[in-house]
Amino acid sequence: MKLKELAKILDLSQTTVSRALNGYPEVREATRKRVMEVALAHNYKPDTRAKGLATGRSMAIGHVIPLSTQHEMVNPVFADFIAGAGEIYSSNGYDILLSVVADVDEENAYRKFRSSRSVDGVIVHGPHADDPRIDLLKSLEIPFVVHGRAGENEDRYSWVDVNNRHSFLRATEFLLDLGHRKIALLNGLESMDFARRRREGYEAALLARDIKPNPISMVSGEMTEEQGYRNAKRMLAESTPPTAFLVSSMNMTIGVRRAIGEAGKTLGRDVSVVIHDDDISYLKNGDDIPIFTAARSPVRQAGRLCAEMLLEIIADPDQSSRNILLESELMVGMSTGPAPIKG
Amino acid sequence: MKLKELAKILDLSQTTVSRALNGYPEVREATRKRVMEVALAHNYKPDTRAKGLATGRSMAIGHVIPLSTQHEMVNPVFADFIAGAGEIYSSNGYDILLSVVADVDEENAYRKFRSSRSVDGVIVHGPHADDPRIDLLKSLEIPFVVHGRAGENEDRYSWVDVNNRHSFLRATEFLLDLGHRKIALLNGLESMDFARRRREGYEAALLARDIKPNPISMVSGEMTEEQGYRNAKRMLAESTPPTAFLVSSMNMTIGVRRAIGEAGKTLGRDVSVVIHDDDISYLKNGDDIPIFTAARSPVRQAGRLCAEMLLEIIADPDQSSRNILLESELMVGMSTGPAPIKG
DNA sequence: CGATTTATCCAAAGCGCTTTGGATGCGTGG
DNA sequence: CCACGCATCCAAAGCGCTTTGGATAAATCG
Repeated sequence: MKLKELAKILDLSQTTVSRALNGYPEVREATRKRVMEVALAHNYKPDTRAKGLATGRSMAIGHVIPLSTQHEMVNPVFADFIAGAGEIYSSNGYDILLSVVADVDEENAYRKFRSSRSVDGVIVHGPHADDPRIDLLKSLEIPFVVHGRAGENEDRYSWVDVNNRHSFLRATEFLLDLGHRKIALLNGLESMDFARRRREGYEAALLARDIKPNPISMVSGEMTEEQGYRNAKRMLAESTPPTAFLVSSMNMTIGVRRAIGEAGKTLGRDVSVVIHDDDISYLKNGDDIPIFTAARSPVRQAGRLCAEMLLEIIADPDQSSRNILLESELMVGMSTGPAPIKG
Repeated sequence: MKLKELAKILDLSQTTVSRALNGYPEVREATRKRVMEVALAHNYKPDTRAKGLATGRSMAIGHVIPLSTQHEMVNPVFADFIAGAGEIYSSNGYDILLSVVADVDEENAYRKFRSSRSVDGVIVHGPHADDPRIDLLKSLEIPFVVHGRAGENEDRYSWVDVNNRHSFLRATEFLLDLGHRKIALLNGLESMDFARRRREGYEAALLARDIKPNPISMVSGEMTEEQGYRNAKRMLAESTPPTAFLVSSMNMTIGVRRAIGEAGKTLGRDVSVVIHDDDISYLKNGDDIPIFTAARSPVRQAGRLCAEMLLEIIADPDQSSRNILLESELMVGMSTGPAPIKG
């Protein structure tokens, strides 16, 4: 069913039918009603491409998934973020255009979005410190929102981020208040903006209590179960092992728990663990009471906020850059307790 | 840069430029070369929508993500599947069009794909037994490939699936050979096709050794850490607890490990565990030697195969339905050992 | 009551591409 | 030498929609 046929059935011009369907005022209410009904009855949906061609909008948002050739890991928060953003998109008639590319080709993907005019805006995932994508997108004049921040100059672009610094500062203070003095940090890659901020929060909390951060107790790397296991195992084998761990992801934490178990120690008694929990749907931190004490920040909600912000920017591209800083919620679970008294 | 401008620069007609770029023979090689170079220099990329309108193809594959309103979990294998499929898509010039919808609206999403002509084909995820989407897509005449199977009538449509029945049959035999007699099954929702097949394999292996499957040792439900934990905990508390678990997902398995640890038992000695491992990038089953003995079947590879098959079907829609049945690989890890001698 | 609005509708011109149906000039076999 | 095939290129007609610039009749105004 195409517009022309529909117009013929209704004995109206394409113009009028189009206007009726798109809510323009130059059409009688009775006519509009009739058009709507017949359109529904024939399951008429405008051809996306033709509509896009005529309006200049594609009604699609671009998301780029870079595939690292080395560690070839897909960002685990991606699915939930997309789910959140997708809710907003679909209720506004937008779709998601996914481009899976080798990480070295990521910039090309944005250029292609631009020159082939296939999206109305993009979301930038996993920003690094001083991420080059931001300048690129600005020069391409594609509306965009960053999930996270990219180093300084935060007012030059729009973003939605968690207050990672404060989140880890508070988590560290929580452990300090419990009497822990040797607190290990298992963090993400230092090149990632969020990891740097988390470390700063952690260090600031320690320094405020006159504790010098110990490089041996700080690791940054890929956030996998394996990495969590290895690093925790190594640290627990030290002569004076940490009594607490601050862990940047649920994934890593699972490895930490494995290491603690193998070391014959009990989680929450011998060793305390506080984690950053992105609240991913398939790796819940317990159903009712949290297994791990966690600084929780739902990534799905972040997806919604990013999507809303982006759609507003697309609707009015001239507004100045906007941003939202979310605070994580500290949820006390069963993985933390007072520092053990030294034997 | 649009075709018209490019043609003007080259002092050629749009026709010739278009033909040169699309590899048609009616253009001199020297001319083609010149066109290519100038196009590259000006970073010309055809407008997706205009090209789609003119050719009738959208160069996009539709994937629908249903969001269950109840348990609101995103399919954890989705990200890796997409990554695999995306590799194939992008090397063939295709993009992914993602539609995130409430699960009750899923059929509508396909209808919209059809009537708005926004995709050239779709992949069906997570098929149930007798999934209604298959008849729908057939009636809509959208090329599609199913990741998995939907009950019987397997030759009526194209699919890529793992031999779940054989996989679980073999895994069960493996445990039986180790002397285990009470083997629990922690499975996915029975409404899912894969879960039904796995159970059948498990039961067949038991029956072949004259062991009657015990309903108390069989659970089907959501495959979350929490479910794995709860069910394993409950079973381990029975008077004659199972000595082995057969678990349908890595997620659940993490919960099972937690339960085993809390019960004061040792994995691989007191309790054996064999899992189905989709080989998801962010939940690796150990780096070198597997933590869990597993029937392994890389979902990313399945994504690649589905994508290749779909693109072939799109290129030649008249061919009969095709299918690929993958065998999982049994990888013996540290989570299995001989059945403990009864005290 | 004639002149203006106002409400309602339409024909036709794009949007940027592909593709059909010629043109044009050249080499060639009879 | 001429008709014919071949290689190379072009003008123009779509693809299915939106939108501009009227047209027409009814309603309003002075």
